[in-house]
Amino acid sequence: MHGTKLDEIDRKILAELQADGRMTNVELARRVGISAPPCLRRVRVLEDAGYIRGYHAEIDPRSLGFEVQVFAMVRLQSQSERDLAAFEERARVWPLVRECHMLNGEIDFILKCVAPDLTSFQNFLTHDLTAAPNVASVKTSLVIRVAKDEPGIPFDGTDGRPPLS
Amino acid sequence: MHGTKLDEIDRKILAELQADGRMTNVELARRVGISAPPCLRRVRVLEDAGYIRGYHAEIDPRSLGFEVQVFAMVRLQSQSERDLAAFEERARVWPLVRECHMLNGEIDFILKCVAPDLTSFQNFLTHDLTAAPNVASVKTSLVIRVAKDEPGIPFDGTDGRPPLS
DNA sequence: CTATCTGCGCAATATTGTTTCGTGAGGGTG
DNA sequence: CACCCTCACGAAACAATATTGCGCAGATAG
Repeated sequence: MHGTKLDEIDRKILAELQADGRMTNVELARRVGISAPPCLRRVRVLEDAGYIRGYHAEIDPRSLGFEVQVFAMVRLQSQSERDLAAFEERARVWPLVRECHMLNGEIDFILKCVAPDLTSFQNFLTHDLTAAPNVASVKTSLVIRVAKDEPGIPFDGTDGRPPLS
Repeated sequence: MHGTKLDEIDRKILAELQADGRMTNVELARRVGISAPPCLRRVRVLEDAGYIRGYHAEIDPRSLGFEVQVFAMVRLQSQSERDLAAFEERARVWPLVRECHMLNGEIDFILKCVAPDLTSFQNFLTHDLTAAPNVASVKTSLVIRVAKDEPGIPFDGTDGRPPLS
């Protein structure tokens, strides 16, 4: 997956596609300064090599009735690999849980959740999350507002310096 | 933006595009059960109405040399709107900060950060984040591994019940 | 019953994606 | 220095898709 190194053009391609994943190949080629065929070839290579994991439409949660976003900090009673994996498997299945990250430190997992309203989240919290086996404690924090939401990589590496890969 | 209600086909379109944002329109039309032209028209409406905020390639951070993901829990000294906004503006500019959510409770902000390695994150942490005005305390947690990472909306609403919008 | 509105599907055209092929620029070797 | 090998690019041809315009059917109201 790291067999082929990336040149400047490849990085530009990734940056452009991260910003606009539906850009046409001709437009992409124009922006990165090469013609369409080699540009498409590079994109295919980047996809096959795993640099590009997929393409997704960004949906506005609120417009679809999901007014509530919550971060849930979860501590478990046992941190054995078996129990960690069991909790992760549960998290994967819960629809309201969109992200599940295992952390170091006091907190074992942080979950990003969405819900139509507070009531349905509370139901999930009490009936599913805190009731799950091995869960020691859950601290939740409502998202008041989102100041920045740009998952991915800083290509404008003003500080996040360009990689060595 | 909520003027037009969504029918079952619209929701299917959103679900499909969230799963694969580069699906061709004919494929999308086939999956949702209508012909291509009206399908494309619906997509345009959904885009213009703000249901679809954009399309993005999902880039693998590690393949580009960003080996470290960190959640930073930030508390401020002052929670006046002026000071909150000032901090948010800073967070928007820091390249390593990919998400910045304002929370209720003890923690004022949670930041999702990426970095090439621990050293560069520590530099950011000590030189930028904790050194920023009005920052009272910062607790950081390294991401050990990611069990689920599907930002967006649960369309398989097994529990996150279909919306009312 | 008729008029109107809305959304679909069909067909034609413009645009784009994809493959094929020939060329030229490095890089290593005799 | 000449040779060859590899690799990536670009031009052209072809296939697929996106996009537009038009006619038609079902729903609703008058």
